[in-house]
Amino acid sequence: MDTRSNRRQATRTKLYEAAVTLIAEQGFSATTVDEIAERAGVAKGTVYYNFKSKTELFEELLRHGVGLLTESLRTAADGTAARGGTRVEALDAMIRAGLVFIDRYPAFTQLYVAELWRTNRAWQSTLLVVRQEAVAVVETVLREGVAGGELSDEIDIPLTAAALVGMVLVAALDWQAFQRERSIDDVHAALSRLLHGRVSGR
Amino acid sequence: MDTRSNRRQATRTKLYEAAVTLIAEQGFSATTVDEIAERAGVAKGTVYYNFKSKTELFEELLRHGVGLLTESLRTAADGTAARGGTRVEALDAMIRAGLVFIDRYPAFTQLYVAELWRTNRAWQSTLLVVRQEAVAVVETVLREGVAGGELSDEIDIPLTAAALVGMVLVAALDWQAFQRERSIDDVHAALSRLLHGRVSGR
DNA sequence: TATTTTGCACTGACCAGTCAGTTCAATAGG
DNA sequence: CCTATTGAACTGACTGGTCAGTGCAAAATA
Repeated sequence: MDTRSNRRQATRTKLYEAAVTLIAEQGFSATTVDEIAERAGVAKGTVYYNFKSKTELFEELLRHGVGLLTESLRTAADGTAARGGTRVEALDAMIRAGLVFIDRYPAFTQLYVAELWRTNRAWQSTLLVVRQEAVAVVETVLREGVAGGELSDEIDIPLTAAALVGMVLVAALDWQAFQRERSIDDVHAALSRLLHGRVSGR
Repeated sequence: MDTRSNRRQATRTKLYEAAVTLIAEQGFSATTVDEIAERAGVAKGTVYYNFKSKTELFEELLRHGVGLLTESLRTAADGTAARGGTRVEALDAMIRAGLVFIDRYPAFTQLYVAELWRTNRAWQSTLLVVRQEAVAVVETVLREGVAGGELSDEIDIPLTAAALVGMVLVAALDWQAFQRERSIDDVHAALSRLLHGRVSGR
């Protein structure tokens, strides 16, 4: 059967799950391969049977995680478009999707933010690619909104996209770390209000 | 006389500067005390003469850096108030001050963001205190704006403050890391536009 | 003189990566 | 069916190297 490859895949997944939590908590260098193996319930040798090195395990983990995020953002945007929604509604849906993602994978988000702006690290190029994928989804929606006259043509698309992503990322991490009692709807409402410019004025 | 403590202070500052760059690039655990000493142009023994441990050096560095940031935000807010400006103008001035700070101390910002949401680390409690100081400055201005009727009383102050800080932080880091060619005015304009709700509509 | 810095050797803990050996599901042969 | 064989998957003790922190005598600085 393909019980073989199923088994391998299961082992890899266990390793991802163990690594993401530990690295989010402690950072890459402070996390030992022994710890990862132990938490995954696997021998150290198995880590090296499945991955070339500690760094490679981490890079694959990054690719895997950002893949999930990008997919979920895109689904949100496409879904809105299919229902004939506006571009602003699409942005709102993407904020929601981002929050849901972070709620489900808080450790991954933490780790991603912690590593994203570091320079001179082995996985720098991987991160660059992977970041661009995610930001591009937002940029596309902004561009469509400007083209359709729904958004001001004076906005700076790359900078605005980065700011929006940052707003969601940081607000969500803060929510997870310091304001756990809030519901996802509270957070969504606060961010949505900023997006719609309903902060100043009453 | 006073030259004594000046000399010590100068050594400490050299160590802060060396450590902040290295730790921002590589992370805390991947940075060795030997490297820090070498980059500061100081003997390893001097590090331990001035700081109890590597961790203590790092914690003092955090306190020092966030102190500078908080002070600069507060100055911006107070300056606006003194000139009789509105609260929205104060927020705008704080965005500017944040950008100037990050432009001057990019390494510190990077390191702060990388560590802020980690749990289970030695300096977690230091960070919590230090974060609250910075966010509190923003919250105060928001609260005053709501009280004066200038901002909607429906905004969620803690969440909005976190989102604003995040927006600035991430946009600025992205600017430094991926969009270096942009001027500080470009970045400020993009963020200001979001704050004023001048994104949707034309 | 008192404080601060230097230079350097040393220790003990820790850790990434290796490798010889074990387990076991799948398959082939009788 | 049942047993033997194969090789992918996994194991964990071991190695070579790294690094935080120490100790201390000598030198520089004020």
